[in-house]
This record gives sequence, C-alpha cells and structure tokens, in this order.
Amino acid sequence: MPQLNGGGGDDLGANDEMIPFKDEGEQEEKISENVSAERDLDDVKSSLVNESENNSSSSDSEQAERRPQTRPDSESYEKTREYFSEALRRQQDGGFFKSPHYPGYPFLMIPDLTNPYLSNGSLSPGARTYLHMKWPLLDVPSSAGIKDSRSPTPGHLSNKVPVVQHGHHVHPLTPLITYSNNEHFSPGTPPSHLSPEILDPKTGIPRTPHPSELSPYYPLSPGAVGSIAHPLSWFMQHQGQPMYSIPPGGFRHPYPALAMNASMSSLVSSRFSPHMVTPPPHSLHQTGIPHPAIVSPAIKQEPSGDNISPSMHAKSPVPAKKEEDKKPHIKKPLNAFMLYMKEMRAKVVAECTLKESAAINQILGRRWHSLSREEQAKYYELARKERQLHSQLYPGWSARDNYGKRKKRKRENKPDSKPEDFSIRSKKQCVQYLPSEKMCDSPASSHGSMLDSPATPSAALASPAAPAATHSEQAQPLSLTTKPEGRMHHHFSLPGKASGSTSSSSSSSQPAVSIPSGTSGSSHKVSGATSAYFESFCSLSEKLQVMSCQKQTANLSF
DNA sequence: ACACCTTTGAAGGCA
DNA sequence: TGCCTTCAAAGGTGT
Repeated sequence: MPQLNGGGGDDLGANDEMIPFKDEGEQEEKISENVSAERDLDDVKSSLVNESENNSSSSDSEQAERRPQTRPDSESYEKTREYFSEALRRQQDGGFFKSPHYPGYPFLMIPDLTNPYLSNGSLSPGARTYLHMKWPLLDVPSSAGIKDSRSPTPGHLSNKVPVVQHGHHVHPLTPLITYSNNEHFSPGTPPSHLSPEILDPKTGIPRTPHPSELSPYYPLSPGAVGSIAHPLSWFMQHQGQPMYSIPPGGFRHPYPALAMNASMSSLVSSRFSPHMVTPPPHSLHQTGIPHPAIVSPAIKQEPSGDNISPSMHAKSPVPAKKEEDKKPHIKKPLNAFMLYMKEMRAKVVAECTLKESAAINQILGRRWHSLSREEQAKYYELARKERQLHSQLYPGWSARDNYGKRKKRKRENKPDSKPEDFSIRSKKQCVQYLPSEKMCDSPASSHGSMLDSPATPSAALASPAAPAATHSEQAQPLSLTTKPEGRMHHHFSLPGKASGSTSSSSSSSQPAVSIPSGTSGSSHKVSGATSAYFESFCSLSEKLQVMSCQKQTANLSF
C-alpha cells in the first residue's frame, strides 16, 4: 500500500499482512514462457485499455491503466480516459499525491466542469476528471449517493462520480475514502447533499434526488442517507454498483465506543449515518455517509419496503423487535478477488457479452490467476485496507455475525452429490469445461506491461519472501478445474475441497500469483498457468463457447 | 420472489 | 493444524 505520508503508523497494520508471493523468478519465468501468448494478447489488451492510456505519461501509466478499463462503452469511456489523462498530467507535476501505486486510491473523480452534464442534468459518464486524492476529511454523499435504488440506469452508464473533499493531511485510509457525487463539488462548498436544493421540502432533510439526477451507481433506496464510493470507485464507476449499499433508514452503529483517532473520526463521521455517530439535530449528519459495509437487512431483502426517509426511521420509535430486525447488516469486506471482480466484471461482460455472472466469474477467476503478482498485490492491498477499515469501523464485528443472514445458504454440493442434484449439475457442467471456457478467458489484463504498477507498494512484492516455489503450475495439467471441490464434475472428482489442493492443482500449484499469508483460500486456487496457457487461445469465440456451453449443458446428460 | 450458480479470499468453528 | 462452512458481488437462470 502506498505509504502516503511515508509514515509507518498511518498504515493500519500495513505490515501485518504480507503478501507472500511466490518466487519472483517464477513469475517472471512464467511470464517469459507465456510471452508469446501474451504477445498475442497484447492486441486484445491494447484494444481494451490503450486508448487513453497512451495519453498518460509513463510514470502515470500504471494509474491510468488501472482504471476505466472496464469501460464497455468505448465512446464515453474514451472520453473518460481523456479527461482522466488530462487530469493526470495536471496533477502529476505538483506531486500532489506521492504514492499512486494503487491507481484506485489516489484518484478522485470529479465532474469535469467543462462539460460534465448530460442534457438531463446528470453527469456525463465521460465527463469526469480524475484527480489525485489526498486524505479526504469528508465523505461527501452527493445526491448521487442518495440514489434511488430503482434507478434503471445501467451500471455502465453510471453517472456516479465520486467527489472528494480534500483534506490537508493524508490519511492511511485515504484510498478507501472516496466520494460519490454527480454534482459539482468543491472543497470549499458544503456537501451537495446538504445543499438546500436537495433537501426534502417536506422533511427538511436531504431528499432523494430525482432519478434523473441520481447516479445509478448507488442503488440506494430513496430513504438512504447516502453512500460513498468505494475505494475502488475508479473502477466501480464502470460497475454501476456500489461497494456497499446503505440502509434506507440509516443504521445504528453497532460499536458506539469505537475508538477513533482524528483521522478515523473524520473517516467514520463521514462514512456513517447519524445513527451511527452522534446524530445531528436533523437526520442527516454533515457528511451523511454511513459505511458502505452496513446494509440494512431491509434494504437487502426488501428494498421497496423501505421507502421511508431516514428521518422517519429516526423519529418514529420502532418496536424492539422491529428494531432488532433493522439491525444493521455489516457486510464482509471484500476480498481481493471480489474487488477485482467488481473492477473487471464489466470488462469481461463487454468482451464476452456474457451476462451470466456464474460464467463471468469463471472467466474472472481465471483472469485473476493470470494476473501478475503486482496486479494481484494491488487487490490484496486494497482488500487489506478494506479489512482494516472495516475492522476499525466495526471492531467487534465478526464474519460470523452474518451467518444465516442470507435467506438460505445454498445447499452443499458435495462430490457425492446425488442424482437429485442433476439439474444443478447439468448447469454446472458447462462451467466445468475449463478448456472450453479458457477459450473465453482472454486475460486482457494479464500482461503486466499493460496494467502493472511499476512501483509496487507492497513490501511483499518488493521482496517476495516465498522461496522459489518454482513454477510448478507450469506443469499443471490443463484439466485444472476451477473448483477442485465437490462441485466439480465427476471427471476430476477430487477429495475434499481442502484436500483438493493435493490434486493436480496441488498446493504446490499455488497460483503464480500471491497468496495472502496464511490463508486457506488456496484450496480454491487454480493454477495460474492454466489461464496463462490458454491465453493464446483467447478469441472472440469465447462468448460463443461459453454460451453454447451453457445451452448445451441444459441438454447434457451424463 | 427467491435460491442457485460461479469465482476467490477471509474468517471462524470444529475435530 | 487442517478442514469445513459461510459470506462477500453480481446477474442470469431455474423453481
């Protein structure tokens, strides 16, 4: 993680999580071995990311590369990139932000003042200016943040524009704090969500902007007090989805005694609803941003039923039972892969025109493995920050708390799945055809030259402690499955999930990329070489194959 | 309407 | 310690 101020203390336990990548030589070797394949991919990747990236200076290329690659709408996307590149050029001279190792962090997207709006008043998707971002003192939930969840605007057309209140000091979690706003915002002006024009004339509280004003990026229910852009908002803008949605009625901070330093205080105050922090006289706090991880079960389960303004929730005493029901649902922080998924999903969808998340996720999973260490490290770092922030915001929160929160956990799909699982299996079969799918896997981002950050912030990256694990994955059979677990089809039925690591895609087959220290997640791992191997096969047929596969599986019989 | 599918990673519980 | 389970996102699909 970029040490924004160079101080070690600012990084919340930055050193507590090393990212033990495999031997660097391994990675390089792998890369070199696949250089030919990747070379073939360069064109593909270039077509995906090069337009505006070329505009960026080499020093900033990494930053540019990390962002709107996922932009499916090439036109608006290019616009965005242009604005972005321009902003980059403007920003880089001042050394405004010093450690943009993680492109997602240092940048803020603010409406371009020159031509930011569409005819309907919403911000043009392309009219964004990316700025380096210092530690924001405030999260500024804009009207965009108070988006109506029913907004039909597609994510890729999101108007979401994180806007920043620039602070004067850099906070370690700066990258995690961004702002959403589809309105012009200047540090000297009050948050737009507090501006009178967006206050509900009836309640006196910020109203939910008209859908036309709203950013589809934040599918908040009308009563939502706001939302913040995700730390990875730079890519999320293309996702059209918020990292976290906000409970319509706000929420109560589960941990009132949260200890905060000054920075944390500003962070929390800016990210939490008044219910969580000291409630201001009106229902909305000055910054009005609850933490995105907090999601009211109501909004999650019944968004339509919560069209009540936050103030109404606050004003009307709710029965104890109901209050219990409204207990905030604190989502788990996203892991590295999830962050990656959010970023790349749109891109994959654009490339493959696939919509089914299951298939897309498979591709993403392979791409994930095809990522270079540096690239993955970025996401690991982001994820780490997410967790750190999350842990600070919710010290007592446990992932266990969310157990059972879902409607119903999917039933186990054990290897010994019974015939009654046929329907499911038939569907799964499709995705089990890894070779076929690999064809769909065109890791456009796999090439470090395109996406890697030159300066790897992660100490782990800098010094991969992992002894030469060698590129065992190179020897990985192509049949490596995406899931060594029981979900797998019978072909490669493997022992238990964990034991699956002993299979061909054994533990030695840790992905060529990093594995966070001490995680057992390796059980899910698939050899990165697999994806790399198939990089050369990437083609336009990916969509067809996957789709055909999906269709075929419907008719597949054992 | 809702669970499932799919992916990886994180975390907690259990043996 | 290792294994197992659950959840995080997401959107089409199936019931």
